[in-house]
Amino acid sequence: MQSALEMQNGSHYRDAHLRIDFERRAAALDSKPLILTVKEFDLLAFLVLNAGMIVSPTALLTHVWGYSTEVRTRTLDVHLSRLRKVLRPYGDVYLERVFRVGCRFQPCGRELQMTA
Amino acid sequence: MQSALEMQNGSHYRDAHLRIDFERRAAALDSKPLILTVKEFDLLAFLVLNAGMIVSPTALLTHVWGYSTEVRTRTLDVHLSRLRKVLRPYGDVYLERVFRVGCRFQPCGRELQMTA
DNA sequence: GCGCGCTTTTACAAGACGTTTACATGTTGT
DNA sequence: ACAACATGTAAACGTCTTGTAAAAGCGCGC
Repeated sequence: MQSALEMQNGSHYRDAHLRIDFERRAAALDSKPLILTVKEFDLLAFLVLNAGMIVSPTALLTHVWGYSTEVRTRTLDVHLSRLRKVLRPYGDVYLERVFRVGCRFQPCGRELQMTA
Repeated sequence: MQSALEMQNGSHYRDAHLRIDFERRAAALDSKPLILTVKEFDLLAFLVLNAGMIVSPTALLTHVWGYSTEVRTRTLDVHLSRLRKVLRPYGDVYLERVFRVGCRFQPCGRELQMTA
């Protein structure tokens, strides 16, 4: 079953620590491959593709999980926590939580342009 | 009846342990000829020709078996297990399974160029 | 400082997925 | 006709993912 997130072909992300290949669904931190589950990757990808913007929990649950609005769950929170763990020691830097508003992916250091 | 996989003529594969002659449909592990069934060879050949790339079960069932998509079967899994057995003791190294994503052939040691 | 609600983290359970073995059936060779 | 082989499938079991509960920490308004 295809994940809720639909990716553009052949795109990459890279900054000081993190590299993501959206097509191959691969990521690396400081050149070390990250082992991500399907959901973890989808969540990370969505946040990175909206880098710098605060995304609401509702938007995340809708786009990444395919949930309808008005679903009360801590699923997203748990996954954000897992992702922070995977992205240690930069987890707290990359994944910034804004109280009662949402979450934002904060690029680290020198960010290169997304390339196609 | 020709298998679903159509092979290029006269090509070879070779790495530290494995040699494959796609034209003669022959393979050897550490210089010892492998006894492969038609299906086993087709599966191995397809994976080797896509070496390094994760191939989805759907792609494998479509290309190697000629099945349409949406076929629910454990046929592929059983064949991967058989192939791993044939490729012992390197089976687990060559045939890497990525959970919920697919399978990848991982070349072993020094890999020579595929030759035509 | 307190109360309330939000967030983080961990542990657990359930379901999905993957591996392996055994069996059944069809095919092929003698 | 029979034996051997190939291959699909079921079933048992192991592994992994993911949703959720719960405990604890934190933010904010009063």
